Amino acid sequence: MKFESQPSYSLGQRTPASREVAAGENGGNVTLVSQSALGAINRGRVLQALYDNGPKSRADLARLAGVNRTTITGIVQPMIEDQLLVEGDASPSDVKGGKPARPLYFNPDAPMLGAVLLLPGTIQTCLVALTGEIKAVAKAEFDTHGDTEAFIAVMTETLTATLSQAQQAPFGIGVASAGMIDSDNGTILTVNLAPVLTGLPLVAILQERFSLPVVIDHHPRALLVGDRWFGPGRGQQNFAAVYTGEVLGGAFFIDGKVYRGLAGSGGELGHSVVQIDGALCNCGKHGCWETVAALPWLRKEAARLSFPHPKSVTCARLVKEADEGSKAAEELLDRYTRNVAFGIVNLQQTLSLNSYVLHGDVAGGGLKAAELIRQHVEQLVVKRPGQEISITVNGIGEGHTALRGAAGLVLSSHLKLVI
Amino acid sequence: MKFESQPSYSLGQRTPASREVAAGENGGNVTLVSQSALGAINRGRVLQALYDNGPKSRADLARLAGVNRTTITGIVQPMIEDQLLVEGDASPSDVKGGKPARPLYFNPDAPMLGAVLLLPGTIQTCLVALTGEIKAVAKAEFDTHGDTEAFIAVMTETLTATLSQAQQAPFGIGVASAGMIDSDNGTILTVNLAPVLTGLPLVAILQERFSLPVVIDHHPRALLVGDRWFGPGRGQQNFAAVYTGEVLGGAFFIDGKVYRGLAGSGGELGHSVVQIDGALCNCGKHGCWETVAALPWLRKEAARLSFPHPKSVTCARLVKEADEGSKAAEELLDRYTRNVAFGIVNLQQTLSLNSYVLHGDVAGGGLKAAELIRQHVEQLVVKRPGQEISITVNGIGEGHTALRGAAGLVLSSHLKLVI
DNA sequence: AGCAGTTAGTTTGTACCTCGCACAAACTTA
DNA sequence: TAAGTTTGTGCGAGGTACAAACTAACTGCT
Repeated sequence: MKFESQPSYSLGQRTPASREVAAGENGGNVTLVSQSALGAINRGRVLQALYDNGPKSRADLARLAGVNRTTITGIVQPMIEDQLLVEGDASPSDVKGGKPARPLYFNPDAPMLGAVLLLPGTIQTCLVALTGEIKAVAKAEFDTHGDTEAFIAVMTETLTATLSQAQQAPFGIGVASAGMIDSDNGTILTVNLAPVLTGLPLVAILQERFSLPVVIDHHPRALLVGDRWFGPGRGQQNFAAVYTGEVLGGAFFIDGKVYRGLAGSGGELGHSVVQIDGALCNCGKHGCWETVAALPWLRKEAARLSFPHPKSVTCARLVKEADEGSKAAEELLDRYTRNVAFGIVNLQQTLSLNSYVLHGDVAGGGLKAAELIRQHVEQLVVKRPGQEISITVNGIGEGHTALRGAAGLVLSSHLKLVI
Repeated sequence: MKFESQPSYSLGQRTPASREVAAGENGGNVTLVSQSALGAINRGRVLQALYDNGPKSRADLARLAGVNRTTITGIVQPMIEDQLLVEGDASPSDVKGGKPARPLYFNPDAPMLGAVLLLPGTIQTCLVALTGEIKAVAKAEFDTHGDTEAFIAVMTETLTATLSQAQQAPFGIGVASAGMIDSDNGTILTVNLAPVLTGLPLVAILQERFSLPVVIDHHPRALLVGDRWFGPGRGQQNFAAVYTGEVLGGAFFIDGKVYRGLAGSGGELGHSVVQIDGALCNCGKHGCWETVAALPWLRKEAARLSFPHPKSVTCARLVKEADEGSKAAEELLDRYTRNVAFGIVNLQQTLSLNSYVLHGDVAGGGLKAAELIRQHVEQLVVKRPGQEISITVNGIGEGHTALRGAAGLVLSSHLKLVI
């Protein structure tokens, strides 16, 4: 039998994506799953189940994952011997009768994770235990327009101060950075407010200095991971993290995986258009979401409406003043949250993740801001029957979530939940 | 007695609800990969590689997937014995020397796939061979405001006429439908222009009448699958299909998987907001993308600009008139494509898929429309270094892509590329 | 106290999958 | 005709998950 040659459909120029190359050293786009990979995958999933559900016995895990108890034993036994997991005291089972279960959880004395939060002008570093506790926090400032070598020196010094407090070598270092990040190649592409960082191959630098695995990703994605591992996103399979403040950004957790576009792109929500030919944005375009839902807009409106101290207006302040009876604050808060809602609406129409965790300025507005945004979203979205949209704010301090997220990045890459 | 005679890679004889069952069997959110699942996954990936790359020898497939040749032999041998695949004539290898390779491909005489395209007022059915050929097309009309029983009768009759022409029972039936679809439960939620379909559990109905696996999804997602299996999306890992016409819609192929939100939601791009407090939309909200980039807008603008026969204006007509020298057509075409571009820009800012396949009205505008849209998108998007955005139109007739996509839905759901 | 019943965790054997090695088959080149 | 090369196929090794059977530990009933 002869086969006719397949029609080639390469109409558009198919740019060879670095990611496809990474997916296989082979030219093709298929990758079969090998036997050993399967083991790694399942080990990772068991660990993730432990994270998501807290201490659990082998039998519980087996039920949770729908697998045989012996499988779980086989997976966790080496980890216990490796002192990554520890067996807790036998807790009386809630059902009557039977041998009491021995809950398993992460060893508090297991190696920790190094975490770095890099924002324009400041470096924060810490150690994060596998249980989520934050230790050995250090902080430093750097000249945003200064010398690269000087920055690297400050970074190294701060990180060393933190890492030296660990009793054992950490599993790795996770970096969360503002700006545009190429997470595939581990470089900072641009940070608007800190030109010194432009083009910096930070992963390579840190890897060399500390001889540890290093992972970098942009700030919203670290928030997402922080939410997923230790925050409101724990155990969820689909949700988005949305950051509002001087700029707007987002990141998505889709079908149990962190979404990363090519070279770690995606989630640049601030420059999606919500007002064709609207106000001029920093980016040079018009009508970006950022022109109506970020802090600069809020300050401008506050000034226009003759608020006192318009430069220092925040969502938290508006909520407070509204609660104290200020009609003007109430109205501005309503408009602000409505504008924020539009970005979430567009996300909802696109991906239907149904669950959104807010960070940054609007998170400062607490439950009230979240509820206002939820109401606006509900009004503005085309709802499907039975669909419920949840908007939450992450109550923990901003830096903490980002740092934990940075640590979580290492964890994720270490656990190889790629598949 | 055991019923294990079915080969485990079988395309047929699997309930389309397997996804629900798999997800709902255990209360938890973790699922480990079992040994047999691994086999199924790899079998599916080999088949997908065959689809993506055309006839290939075992050795080629092994290289493509980066696995051992023996692994491929083990996978394809049962399929050849089952007459799903056939071995082609030994083709002289392009390299010099060596035993000539025997290319493998889908057996043209293997069971086919039933496909249904359901648009307001019309039913199209056909058989699709595994090689993509369309056969036994049938068409019928139905009363959009009529009786449910009458619709089911027409549907059954049309589908029977098509399916009866198959020599063997097809692997299953794929349905692509306009409107809002719950693909998990196999029901049509609403179709604005065909109230008779509201709430119809079509999958259950067809499953009962034809005793075959049935899958349903909404129209844009079928276009996406059609693009992926047989069109410009072939072999790609990330792209979006965008439909424009009376309404707007989209669907996404992300990391080698069709994106489906809960209950098959997602991709309702038409009602994302591009103009806060803009024109009133059919959905009751304001400033939806649909109010500026769908055909009703184009007709209204044509009328406002005193075009002749404004009711019949389309992208294809604008391109033709612009090519003939009409400045007015050129200008309107430019504004139309710019408005279409905004939706793609927002998608790009959100997911960075970098590749977009256009369908529907703008696809009628051919390469010129695609190029105009690409230029607008390039201007309106915040580009990352090295990022290239590709916009293509699917040149094949609209119905054909949707029908092939509907068939591809069956294929996808039974190849279990879930992981 | 003693026994049945229940649940947790382990031991043992089995089935399945991929891989590396060796080998036959088939073709090209010198 | 011999050497070299590539394809495709047995066969055993190594790794993984599963099922059955077993021990351990606890509850409840007699």
